[in-house]
Amino acid sequence: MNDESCDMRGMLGFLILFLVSKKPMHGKEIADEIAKRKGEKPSPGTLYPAIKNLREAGFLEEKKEGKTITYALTPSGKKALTVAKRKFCNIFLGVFP
Amino acid sequence: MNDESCDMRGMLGFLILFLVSKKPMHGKEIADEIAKRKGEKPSPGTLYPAIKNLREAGFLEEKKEGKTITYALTPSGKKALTVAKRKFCNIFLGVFP
DNA sequence: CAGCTTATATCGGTCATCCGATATATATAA
DNA sequence: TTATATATATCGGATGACCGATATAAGCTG
Repeated sequence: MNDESCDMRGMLGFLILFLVSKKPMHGKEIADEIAKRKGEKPSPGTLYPAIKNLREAGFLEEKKEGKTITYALTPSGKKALTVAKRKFCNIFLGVFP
Repeated sequence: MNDESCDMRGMLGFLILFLVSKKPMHGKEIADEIAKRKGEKPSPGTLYPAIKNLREAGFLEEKKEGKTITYALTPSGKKALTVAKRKFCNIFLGVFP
């Protein structure tokens, strides 16, 4: 637990799913978007395994374009996100003003 | 990472701070409220150490009434919650409809 | 008082998240 | 071509959140 009692550990997969649902992105873009929201960029050793998990779970599909790989939600990923969002909103009901 | 890609690990301290900010509560009440939101009750071995951390961080004060201990936010706890809430809303902007 | 329930607390161990360092591969520059 | 930068990926290790079992302590009931 850090000073703000909110290290958000365990939320990275959810956050990636959500960000990619807004717009297909490649890894670097995801990292930058997280940095913008969170204040610090996840290390490659954090981000890419998380992406890999989501891909192996069947939630993300990738399109390789040269050096970069653009990730998008699969139908199964959309469904998983819907479930996770509902749970998330339930748990944190009232937190957001 | 679980099936829904959202196990919320690391959010317990934040959630406790938030719940207690709505209304001073004792441990059992906190556990029940979390169970209602989350679907499963945190085990005593999870909840009470988390409360202890918050108390030792100076965020919670306790009032003992017989067997039960009612927890409330300290001024420092209120400030910590404000900071954490701002961060939380920033990170998850757009998730809640 | 004795026995049972409830609330709080601790301990040991497990597991997953995360980071830093490093590796690979593709693109760009000189 | 050689060198450099960028994007993706993996590995080892550390941290700490979490659970189950167990312990303490206070109330209730007989």
